Amino acid sequence: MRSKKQRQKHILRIMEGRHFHTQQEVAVALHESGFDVSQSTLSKDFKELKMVKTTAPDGSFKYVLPQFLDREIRAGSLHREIEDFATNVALAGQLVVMKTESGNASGVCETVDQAGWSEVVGTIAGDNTILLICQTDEAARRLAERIRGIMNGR
Amino acid sequence: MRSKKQRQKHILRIMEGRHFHTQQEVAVALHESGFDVSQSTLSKDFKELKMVKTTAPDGSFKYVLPQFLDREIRAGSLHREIEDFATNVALAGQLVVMKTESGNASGVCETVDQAGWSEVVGTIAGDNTILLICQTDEAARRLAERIRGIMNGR
DNA sequence: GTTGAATAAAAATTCAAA
DNA sequence: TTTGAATTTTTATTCAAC
Repeated sequence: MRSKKQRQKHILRIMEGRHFHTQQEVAVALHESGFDVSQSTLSKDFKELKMVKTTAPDGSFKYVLPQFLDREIRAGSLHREIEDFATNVALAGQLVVMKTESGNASGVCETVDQAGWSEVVGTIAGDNTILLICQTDEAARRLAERIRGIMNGR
Repeated sequence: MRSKKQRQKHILRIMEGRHFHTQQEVAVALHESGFDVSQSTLSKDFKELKMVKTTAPDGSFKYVLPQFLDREIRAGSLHREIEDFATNVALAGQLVVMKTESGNASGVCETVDQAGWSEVVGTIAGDNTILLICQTDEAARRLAERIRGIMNGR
């Protein structure tokens, strides 16, 4: 049975264990497993599988499934956003007040939301101010410290 | 000041608000903001920013920052892995025992690890069996139910 | 609906210049 | 180190066949 379904399953299998830089590389590996497939079809498979091309730490490209987009890469990207746009962090009880460059609060706020930090129970963004609401004063302190760490490049 | 740093900040800014399908599209938008930049340079910028090309729900491609790779897409991809390879789930006190197609336990296990489910405190994978260790029997029950839901396509 | 050959389109790299 | 023109490489689409 060499259905599309089977082939795509096999793509998932081989791409767990190995890194591939191009679709052509994958085509070759599939060929070795008895799946003859053109780059054209592979491009369609990758689209259906929502495969993502990402930059490895060494600067090369590799394809991964979205759930394997490294935490590190996500974190690094998040850090850069905060480094670039956050200008100040202040504590006010259970609230953390972030200042950003004018017009960038909502962008930074979205990023903070995506981060999924456990201290944060809610956020509001204005033009250059973000309010991060925490459960407790202690949580707010931890959060503020975390953000300061990022702003100071770690 | 039109340094690379400035340009990359501006890329982050405009890409928060809008979806771009190609680097060329971004180049045009940048041009309108007074940043003249070639596709060549943009390709290098995207690499440094670790920008990722992803498939939108409507089937088109768009570039996003890694932290914005939709939860939905990550979840969908994770679901497919489990649908494709998991064959059975059983409860044993605080343990959940997953069976997979032969040879695929470690792949599925990695995916489960990436999912970051709060019930799971530890995992071990053999060849076709995964042990998911939970804090309590109750947590294990919830987890098993969750996995069964995914296996049944929902 | 699925496929691949041919093609178009897009992206990555090279390299020379600044 | 940064840049872009030219080029190569890779990827997406088209289209005809199945």
